[in-house]
Amino acid sequence: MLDVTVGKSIKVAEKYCKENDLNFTPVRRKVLEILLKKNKALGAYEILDLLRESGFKNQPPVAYRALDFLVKNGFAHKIEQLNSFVGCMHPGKDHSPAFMICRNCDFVSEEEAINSSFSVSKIASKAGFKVEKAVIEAQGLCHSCASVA
Amino acid sequence: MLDVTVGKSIKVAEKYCKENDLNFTPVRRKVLEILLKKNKALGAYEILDLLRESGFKNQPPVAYRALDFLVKNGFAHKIEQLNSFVGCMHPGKDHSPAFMICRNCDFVSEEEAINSSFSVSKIASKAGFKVEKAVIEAQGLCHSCASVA
DNA sequence: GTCCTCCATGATATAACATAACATTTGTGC
DNA sequence: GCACAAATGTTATGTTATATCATGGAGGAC
Repeated sequence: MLDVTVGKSIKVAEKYCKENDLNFTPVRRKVLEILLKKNKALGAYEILDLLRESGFKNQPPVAYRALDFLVKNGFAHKIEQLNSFVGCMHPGKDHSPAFMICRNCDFVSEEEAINSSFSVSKIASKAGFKVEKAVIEAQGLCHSCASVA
Repeated sequence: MLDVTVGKSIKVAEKYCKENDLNFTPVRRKVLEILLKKNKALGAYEILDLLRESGFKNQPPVAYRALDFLVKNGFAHKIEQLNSFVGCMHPGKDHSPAFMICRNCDFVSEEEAINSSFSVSKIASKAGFKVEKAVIEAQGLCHSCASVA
């Protein structure tokens, strides 16, 4: 992601935290910055390595705690199929993300999936189920990998 | 799941394997039976324990291999959010499952989600993405847990 | 100001999930 | 019998995630 865009996203997070009485600490900021800059799905231990390079402590809980915070507050998402994390592309906005994971290049793109989510909720309510969170992840080929293949 | 139903599902799998030249070996059959009987999401190591109780070998690869086979051929599904597995409720049928995971009792119900899947594919193609597989998992409260709460 | 509480972080250890790699067995076609 | 493929046995290790308890630091009550 472009540095300007990263900076903007960080600012959005900062503002949101201020308004909601959340503590946007250095390690949390750094992890978000790492995720946004890399612009791809990163495992907790990869993040940990990058944290160490920036002078932070590098025991697993350091990364997991920061990631918990970011995910809980909507600044990052966990990609369940990869056991890894991405920075949120639409921070601050209430959204229903769906992720497109390229099995070839590992690129992950985040799309708005309000209709899919709605459809899931409908299915759920027919089954007597109350949805709190929906995970939608598609696996396949991104445009550039598909055209090469 | 009722024993009769389990038996029926096993028979469907057996038939499918015969027709498609797949080897429905004892350990594969046993794992499917375990998943169907328990009728809930089980981790690989839980399955492993149950295998041992039935006299099978119990190193991790034993469970993972059988699970790979079952998932690949549509007899079971992996629940990504739980790192665990469930028997398929609609074996043999081509389907687009969505899973409803109760965060209270861990019950997982499998629903047909053809509309949601379609919607995901539409989003994907707008993003230039070719979907090969869609994971749809909702987290929330099942009917009975919701009514107790 | 000091004490208390809350939240975040530091640190150690271990739990839980998953696979690599190679040996052995078993069934099938020739 | 022998070659081959598929499945299983076996050992070891890699990867992901959390429990637990100690320490530190900011802000409020008194």
